[in-house]
Amino acid sequence: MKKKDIKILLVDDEQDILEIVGYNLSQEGYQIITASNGKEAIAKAKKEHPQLIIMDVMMPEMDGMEACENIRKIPELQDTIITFLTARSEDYSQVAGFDAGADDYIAKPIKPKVLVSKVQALLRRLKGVEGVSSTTTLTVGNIEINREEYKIIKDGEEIILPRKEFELFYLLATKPGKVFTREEILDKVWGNEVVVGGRTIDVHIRKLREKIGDSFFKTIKGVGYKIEF
Amino acid sequence: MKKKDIKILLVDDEQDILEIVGYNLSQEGYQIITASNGKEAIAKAKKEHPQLIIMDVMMPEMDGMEACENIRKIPELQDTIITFLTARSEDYSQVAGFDAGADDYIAKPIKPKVLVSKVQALLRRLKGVEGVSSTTTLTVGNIEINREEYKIIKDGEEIILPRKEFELFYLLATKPGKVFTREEILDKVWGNEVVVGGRTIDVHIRKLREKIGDSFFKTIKGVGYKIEF
DNA sequence: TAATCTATTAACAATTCGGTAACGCATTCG
DNA sequence: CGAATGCGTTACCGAATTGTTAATAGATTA
Repeated sequence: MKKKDIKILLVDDEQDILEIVGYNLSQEGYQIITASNGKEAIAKAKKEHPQLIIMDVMMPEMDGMEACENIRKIPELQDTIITFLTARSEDYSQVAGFDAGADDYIAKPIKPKVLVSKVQALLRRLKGVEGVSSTTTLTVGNIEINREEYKIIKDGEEIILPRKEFELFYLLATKPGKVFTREEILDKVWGNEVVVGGRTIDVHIRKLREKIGDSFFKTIKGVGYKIEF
Repeated sequence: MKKKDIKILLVDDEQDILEIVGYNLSQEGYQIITASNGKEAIAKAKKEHPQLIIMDVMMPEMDGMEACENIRKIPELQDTIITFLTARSEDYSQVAGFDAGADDYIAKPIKPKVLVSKVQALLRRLKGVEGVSSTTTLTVGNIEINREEYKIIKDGEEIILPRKEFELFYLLATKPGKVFTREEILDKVWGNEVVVGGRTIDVHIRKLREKIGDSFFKTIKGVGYKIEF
């Protein structure tokens, strides 16, 4: 989806905020829709189907929380990301919004750069529309890999892996059977600028074999490693 | 619990009120039971075990107050929420009703929208009603988190947490198992423009471990923290 | 205003992780 | 056959990360 196809609904009772935020986001190429209270927000959300809603918590008529709850009930808007704007002082509400169905919040005063990068981060979620599972858990064989929780579950047993080990395992697991060359592994797990010694990968593979099971890891001599279930 | 599993008992001697109120709530998906006086109300309450009772104060046979007191004595109905309907003029009864065991009151004349949102607010007290998110408590494992009072209840024991500690705990508890990176934590609990030293989070985690129990908090080195019940 | 409680920092301790070196073993190849 | 190559293994070190405590400034409450 292209930027110009993305609709963002801004909801705030202060015209200033709408203008500033709206300006910054439209500069970025997003389509901006505005509303000045909760009711209007719900109406426009229904009509326009925005991908993202940025909404002030405190508003006349109907506050952000309530509006959020209402919007969450609309089936067509299940995938809409809702973000609150909160004043710095009322900081408990930052966390408070989450079970009203909010995905995130942005604290006032709003810095345009922070806002834009936050919005982009939020919109990244839209790309993998396959649902949360594709980006958070991966199941191969009898092993479940949970990226969100940084652990793997093998035969019901939970194994917590250190970062590098986890990443290495995760990489191999993304394509079971595929042989990853050392070069590929270094590039993906270590990053292409880092230079590490020749035995580093081996050692990590060793640790994985130890923790997860020797049989899963195959060495293809002269080529690299692969995983098999 | 789903909306359609929620029973609401309406008690009023005026047929009109029963119809209007009943219609609006059933539109929302709730199951409606009606009664036209206090005695009938008690009988139906016993039989049907509604989660919420909305009752007129003024009624023939037995008035709302009395009925309320009676219902409060029934063990199975301890968790039932009782709300009075009162005419605006007789506001003394608003106060009076509370020590008869009422949880809230709704003033006449009744505006359907106000009523519905009030009912939803009341039902939030019931845990885990889908589509009516809880704004007051969150229960995970054997720990109940009460945001209104900034406290948690663990095994019946009440633990009061300072704001930051509470927010941090609450954040982790919104997604048990998920690893929150330090960045994420700073962003959500401290806000996106605040800069704090490197050991601040650790210290707060420490305090939580001390107060709530070491075992709940897991450190994923190089990644962040998570909570597990 | 005094007394208390919170949030944060600084300083230091403890731990863990990532990486390396050194060596062993097997296979390959000249 | 012996050297060369590539991988496996172990032990260990240094650095990065986290844990802990105490001190302090700021906020809150009595």
